[in-house]
Amino acid sequence: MTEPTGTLAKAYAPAEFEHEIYERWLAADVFAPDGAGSRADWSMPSFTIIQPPPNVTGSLHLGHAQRTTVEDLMIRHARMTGRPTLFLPGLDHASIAAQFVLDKLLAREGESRASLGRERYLERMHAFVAETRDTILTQQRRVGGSCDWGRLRFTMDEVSAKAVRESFLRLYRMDLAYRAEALINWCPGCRTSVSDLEVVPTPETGTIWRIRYHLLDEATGQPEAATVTVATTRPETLLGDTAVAVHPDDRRYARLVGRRVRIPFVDRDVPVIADPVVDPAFGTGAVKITPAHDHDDHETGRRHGLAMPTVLDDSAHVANTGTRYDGMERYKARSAILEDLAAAGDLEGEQAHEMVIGRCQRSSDAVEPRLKTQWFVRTGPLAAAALEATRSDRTAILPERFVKVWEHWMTTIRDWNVSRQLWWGHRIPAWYCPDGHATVSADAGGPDACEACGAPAAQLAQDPDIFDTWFSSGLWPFSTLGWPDATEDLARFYPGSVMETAYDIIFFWVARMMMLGIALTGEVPFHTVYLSGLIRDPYGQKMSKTKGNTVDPLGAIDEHGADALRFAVVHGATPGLDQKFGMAKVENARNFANKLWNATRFVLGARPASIPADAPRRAPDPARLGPAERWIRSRAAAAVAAVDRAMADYAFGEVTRLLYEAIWSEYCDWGIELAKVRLADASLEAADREATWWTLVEALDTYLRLLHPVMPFITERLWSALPHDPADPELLIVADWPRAGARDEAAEAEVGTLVELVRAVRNARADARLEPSAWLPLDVVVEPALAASLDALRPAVERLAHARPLRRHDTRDALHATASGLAVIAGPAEAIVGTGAADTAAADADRARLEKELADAERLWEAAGARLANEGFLSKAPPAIVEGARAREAELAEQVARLRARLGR
RNA sequence: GGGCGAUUAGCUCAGUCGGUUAGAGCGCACGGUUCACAUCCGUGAGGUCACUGGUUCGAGUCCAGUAUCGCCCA
Repeated sequence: MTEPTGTLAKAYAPAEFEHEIYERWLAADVFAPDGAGSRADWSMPSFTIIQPPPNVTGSLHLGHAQRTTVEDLMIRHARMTGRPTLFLPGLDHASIAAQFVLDKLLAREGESRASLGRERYLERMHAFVAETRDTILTQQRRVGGSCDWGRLRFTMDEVSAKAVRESFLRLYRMDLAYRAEALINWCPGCRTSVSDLEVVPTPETGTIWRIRYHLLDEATGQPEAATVTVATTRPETLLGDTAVAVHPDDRRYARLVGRRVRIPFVDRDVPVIADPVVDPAFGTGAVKITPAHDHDDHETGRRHGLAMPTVLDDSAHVANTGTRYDGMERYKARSAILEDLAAAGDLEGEQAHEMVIGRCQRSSDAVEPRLKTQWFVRTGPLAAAALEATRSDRTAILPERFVKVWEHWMTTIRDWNVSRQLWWGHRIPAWYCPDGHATVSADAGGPDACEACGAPAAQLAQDPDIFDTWFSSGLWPFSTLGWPDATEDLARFYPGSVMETAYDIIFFWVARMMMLGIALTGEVPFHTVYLSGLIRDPYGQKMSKTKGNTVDPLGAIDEHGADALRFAVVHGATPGLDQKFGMAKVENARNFANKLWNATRFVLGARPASIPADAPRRAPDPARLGPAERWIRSRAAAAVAAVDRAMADYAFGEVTRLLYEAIWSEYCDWGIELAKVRLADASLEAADREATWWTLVEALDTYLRLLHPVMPFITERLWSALPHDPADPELLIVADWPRAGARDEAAEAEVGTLVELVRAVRNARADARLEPSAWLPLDVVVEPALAASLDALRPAVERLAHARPLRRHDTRDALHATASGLAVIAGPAEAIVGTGAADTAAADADRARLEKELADAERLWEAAGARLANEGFLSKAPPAIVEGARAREAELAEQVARLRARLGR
């Protein structure tokens, strides 16, 4: 579908066409690999990206925009190469985050989770999510994500729910899931357990209190006056103490080990034990042991067979101690206990102490270690398999340095606590009979009877807990494709190709997907993990709404277009490294888009009259190509090869830099400018002008294809206005990726020299402050090999150098005999800009410039000479390098000689 | 405490396998309404490649150490 030139507005205005282009893609059904408009070649290997699903209640931030762009550019590239390409979008229910959002909303209405109850709360959540879910999907469309919307998945879909139940049953049967009482991280604010990863160690200044525990008389069992002073940062937990511990080598306490002490308030008698875990340098060297409320103490308690009374409830209030502190919040209880200890004379003192407190990533509450019966996934065998997969290179992690991080984490991983005491999520498919036997079932309705004792379904109660969100995320690479059913999609698109995500969630996403993928499907879930960096504000700060330093992607799109935003986020990105981001980058990208827009307008408008507007595209006639046309084609071929290489290396920033340079600095600055003259030259045969035009069209077509993955909208729009080959599809998105043509070294060298000559002339004119608009004669002598090119491009060189007439001489003597003025030396070309002898100011400036050039050339010449004088260089450097150095030296010698001659030396 | 990364022009960043004169954008200075583009064009200034040492014929690039900043883990 070729559109007439006139439909291209004078200035690039993305808002006017981006939406329409997206609609056109949707209508053509080109996103789905098996869509009506797909041109996938099913004999080729498929390319799959399952998008890491964003939070269903969230909205687009710059990080999303960048990730979607990177994923989409890989997808678009793969699609253009003809591979069956699947970009599967999704949404994550994000249980804890979503509950956080909804709870706030409810609070404003005077409601709460508790006031609604589970059923009504979940109804409300479903309604809420139905409202928010389209926000981020629509936003991703605006960024240009070419996702297969027909395959959109939500982690709370039945398809996903089934995968969750089935996977858990299988893990349970494989003894990879188990239920146990263990110390877990409990967030009193969120009222749920959280995983180790969600606990943020936070350095804080706390207090060490020294508390006296009275020793018991060994004979009577009654407290005596003698005490042992324990040091603690958490006095309130003494209600749950079941021992005092000292280091076995600590002489100060050796005689006390084996004695008993009385815990105040609860009047519990506990032993003094020796355990090497105690740090004699901490406080007094004696510590209290609270096995149910501290990780280290818990380990100690297990080693010594201590009782483990729980003294804090779900909301971190003291409970079940039978003391007056029951019902007090933990910090209130702390104050009360300290007061009472002081009153009894048992508080010896306190000191400030720098410590690390684990805080909930979500609510910032201090996380409370608690004993709880929960479900766990046994990570040992899973992690071993995941490690093996990366070590054997079945899955590559990019950039490679993250492999080390990955290995460290995978080798130190602890069992994964998957129970969450939340409501929004997948309910754990375990049912308990009155005797406490657990039955796991993949049947949504639950088991018919208890597996262990046969208790009927009616007597079974389902576990009230739900799964950690990351459990369903871990299944995402295959649950989205229909697993556990053996679907066609699973066969065609699993394992996936690339998992793209920011490096900060390598453990959340990647690790869980790898572990569960391998365990449940027997295959790695993807072959490559590509880790992006984070986007920061222009000062390197993390962007956050509270800081007010966010860049709103939609605002940027409104202002400058989705293509500009895409280009900007890719342009500044190096894999795995953070980038500072400011709107200036988007503006620059928009300027680039505007440049491309106008270049296309020019090309379309420069169509020779002999070519009909609706002519199908054809290759330029090789017999009619001049040096400029050959140069344009060769440079386009070079760009294809370079972009291919960068794409293969996942160097997407490099792709944008290459194209920026190729399109702006080569094609526009020189290609089009050189072509202009020939296109306007009425003295040429029509066939020559046609060949030039077809050359411009061909190169532009190539650049649009290469740029499409990064800037899909503008390239699609412009491409639709170009003449098409009848073999091409209607839409660029499904057009063929270019193949690198042959380079034309001669043309590149010849035109390269002429470009240098033009630059040198401009430089000389500017330095001499000549009237810019004046047309001055230019006398040139070039080496013989260049003569034909110069003759062919004479009018173009005249125009670009703004010098006329251009006279070519055969020898330097002839040049100097005829001309006088500014001296110009550009590689194998030498020229004089005719200013006339009268302009002394110009002559002075010219002399100064030549002196500087000579000084530079002499310095380089000397360096080149010294290099060649080095015996080691000649004997050890590769011959090609030595050869190059010789040529370089000769060139510099020639240049120095010319400059000296011009300066009369 | 362990690990990783960064340090290149005023700012933001590239720099491939070690190999010719270290590049770009923005900013800056000067000049420009030549019929694609002022969201533009031309010219220019601006660098001890953090520091020290080493390997090498040759180091921004490789190695060791140091400094500063940042991140991850414990």
